[in-house]
Amino acid sequence: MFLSRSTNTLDAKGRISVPADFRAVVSDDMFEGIIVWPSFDGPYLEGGGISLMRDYQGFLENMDPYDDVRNAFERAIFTESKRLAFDANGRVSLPKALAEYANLDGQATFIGLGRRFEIWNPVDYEVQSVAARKMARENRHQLRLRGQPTRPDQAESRGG
Amino acid sequence: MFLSRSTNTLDAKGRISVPADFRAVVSDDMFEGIIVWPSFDGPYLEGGGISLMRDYQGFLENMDPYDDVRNAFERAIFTESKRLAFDANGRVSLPKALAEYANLDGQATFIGLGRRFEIWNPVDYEVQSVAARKMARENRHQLRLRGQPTRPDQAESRGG
DNA sequence: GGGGATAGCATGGGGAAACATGGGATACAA
DNA sequence: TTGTATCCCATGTTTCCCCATGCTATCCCC
Repeated sequence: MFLSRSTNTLDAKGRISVPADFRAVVSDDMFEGIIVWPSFDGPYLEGGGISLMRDYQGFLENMDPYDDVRNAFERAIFTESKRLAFDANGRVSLPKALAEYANLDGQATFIGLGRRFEIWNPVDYEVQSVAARKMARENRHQLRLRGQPTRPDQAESRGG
Repeated sequence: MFLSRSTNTLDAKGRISVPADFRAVVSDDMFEGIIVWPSFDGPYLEGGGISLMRDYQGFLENMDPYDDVRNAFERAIFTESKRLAFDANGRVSLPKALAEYANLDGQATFIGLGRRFEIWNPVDYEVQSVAARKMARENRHQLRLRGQPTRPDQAESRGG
């Protein structure tokens, strides 16, 4: 699961180190690398492992094959996605078009969002981050986990 | 389940022992360590095992994927979380940014809260603690357990 | 019940591996 | 040939892995 945030350097050759945490997340996938596409919700990139693509594929295949929305999703996600393989040091080469789409220049911020991640211009993201924390705080009462409060057959009963 | 309170040393390298009780709680998780993030409700840290994150993930995935509140929670929790693995002695390295956020210096107090825990500056927590006990006392009549009275054949007898 | 042995816990420090990054060499395409 | 993409190597920094130590709670034997 993708967690945490970190800002890395996008060098003159268009290379950027994928945070080690993120590499660990996709290390079980067949493909040693990440999939990245321009978000259709703003000037940033979205990404994940190849298994995320399979999840999207599974979801879309349950829709009507000629449904316009399905078509739109397929074009917006699959068609625009790039498969970026890690080099020996855990970097990827980010195509210019993607870097330009997200206004990346010199630095880029990877943010973990569980199943996927996003890549932002660090300054742009800082604005998002502040707004998000404010909104999260204002709506914190909605954040209620349900289900079994405790599962007595699990860890907590272990003597230690 | 995370219970009790204990204060441990945050050493010069940024390491701190996670209380043994807490380690036992997460010992059934795949990931041998804890997840910690800055609370969006005050200058302290929140944490739990990887399974807590999965619970949050399950909760959030039931919301509209591009809902602003969902987005805010994802950014406030997942993005700000760090995955801290235990070393051989049960310690974690607490990133500087997190320690600074919670005003931690030399000592930190872990407080168990059932499914989650918090990490506080010991002095700050003392203030909270007094206020919390007062409020608990004033509202003690609301503390009503429902359901089965007691099941002596379960967790509490499994000590070991 | 007392006293010693033992295992787990919290903490300190040194060294090795991993990480992020830069630069050069090589291969391929325009 | 020039531009571009990929691979390989070098390097400073950070992290984390391993060892050592004192303390405490527990157990066991007497």
